[in-house]
Amino acid sequence: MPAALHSTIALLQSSSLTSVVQQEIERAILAGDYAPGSKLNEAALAQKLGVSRGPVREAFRMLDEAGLVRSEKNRGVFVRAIPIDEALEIFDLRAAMDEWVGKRLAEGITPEQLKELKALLAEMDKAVQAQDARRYHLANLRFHDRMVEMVGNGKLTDTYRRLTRELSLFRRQNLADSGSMRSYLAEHKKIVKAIAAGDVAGAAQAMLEHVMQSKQRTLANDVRQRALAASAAPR
Amino acid sequence: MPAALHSTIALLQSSSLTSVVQQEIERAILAGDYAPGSKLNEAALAQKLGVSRGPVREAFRMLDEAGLVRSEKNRGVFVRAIPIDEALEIFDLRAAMDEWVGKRLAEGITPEQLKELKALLAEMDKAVQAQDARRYHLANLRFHDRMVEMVGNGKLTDTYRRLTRELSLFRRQNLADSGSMRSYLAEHKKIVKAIAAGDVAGAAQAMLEHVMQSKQRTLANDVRQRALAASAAPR
DNA sequence: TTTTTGCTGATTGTTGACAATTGTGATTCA
DNA sequence: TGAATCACAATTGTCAACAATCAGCAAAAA
Repeated sequence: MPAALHSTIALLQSSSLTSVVQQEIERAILAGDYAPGSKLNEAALAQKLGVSRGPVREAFRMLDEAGLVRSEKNRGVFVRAIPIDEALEIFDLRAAMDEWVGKRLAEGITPEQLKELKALLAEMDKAVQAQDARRYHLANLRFHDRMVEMVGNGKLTDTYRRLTRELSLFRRQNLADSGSMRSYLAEHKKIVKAIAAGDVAGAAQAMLEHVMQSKQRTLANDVRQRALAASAAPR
Repeated sequence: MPAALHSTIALLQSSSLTSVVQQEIERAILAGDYAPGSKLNEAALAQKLGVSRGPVREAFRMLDEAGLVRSEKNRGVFVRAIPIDEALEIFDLRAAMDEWVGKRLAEGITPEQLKELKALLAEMDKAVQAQDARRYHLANLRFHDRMVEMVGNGKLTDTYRRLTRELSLFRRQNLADSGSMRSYLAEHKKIVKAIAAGDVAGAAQAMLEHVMQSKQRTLANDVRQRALAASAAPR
């Protein structure tokens, strides 16, 4: 059987309208098409996607449970806006997980996996040299996601991704400037180095510091943006 | 305004049929009314709850996303059966979280919180002496849940509870026998002692060991039950 | 002017009906 | 006998209509 046909069949079998709608809305939200806090209109979305309101409502329930939207009875659903407090909580939780990831990888990473991480390092290096923040951002996400995956614990992977998705709803993280990119890259290299050396404590420590660094930068950024907004629109 | 009226209004405002149905099905699943793997019939459930199929379907989507049921297109939804591998994964992930919880509590638990944990220890002690496994089980759940809550990280609490809920779908964990209860209790006391002493490393270690102990017992139990089932129903 | 009351359009909540798919058992054919 | 095929009942997927609720605005009252 041709692979294309096989995948087509699999697609048709798995995809109800609800799941397609759910994926599309999720994509749109994560792409920033709908700003955090904005309202999602059932009928309008249904019409736009060419389906009735039923599947849209079911998709809304899934997205609600996933934490991407919040639903108010008789008022509608809104794209969730993650407040700074919650974002910081997520960073702390991720730090605990990443610390564990560092330990586990330092204990038993395979040569192939190590090679892959180094390739991702190289990709980030190129992005930094090209001053391409977008490219760096994507490679960075891949880097962390792959490390988590490499631990081989599916529940960890699910949980981590869930948190990452939610965090991406925290006001459009401005992409890192050139300086940040460089320091992050150095931290990444330190992580991989410790893992490669089998330095369990060192890898854990490097991971922890890296996440905490991100947290601090996010916080500082938020304070700065708040101040900016306050001065731009004084009451 | 009377408090009773106020809460009634709040209830009516928050509870759509979907959310009521969702909570009821979740309750029933966790209570074991529907065995893992069993099929949930949309129409039957709707009739039983006195609503139409719409809200039931929406509740299904929520429960699916929460990991309590799995949904197969055109075939229906089934109560999720957590395989042993996944249960073990959850234990590992929880271990990493609990380790963190131990650290954080050892760093900054308040006297009131410590008192509360000791009260829960006393309750478990009583349950052990009364040989009341059910009572012990409940106190045990409360003990761990409260410790997680005390860290003060809402995302951690959500994530932890989510994992605990899923784990409760792993074939009806036979309640601990008297021997297990005693050793668990000793471990709990060790945890609280380290936390009270502000021994960060010790609390983390005690938490880790405790979860790993639970994991090992669960695994051993599973192997035993499998062997039993295999001998009882040879092909 | 300020507040309150009563409409009105828009939107969500819920339902019942219809279409599509699956599983099952009878039936046919090799 | 056994495998393949075909109808039929049961169940899920989807839709459109109806009911309930809400937000905004205009008119009336204070």
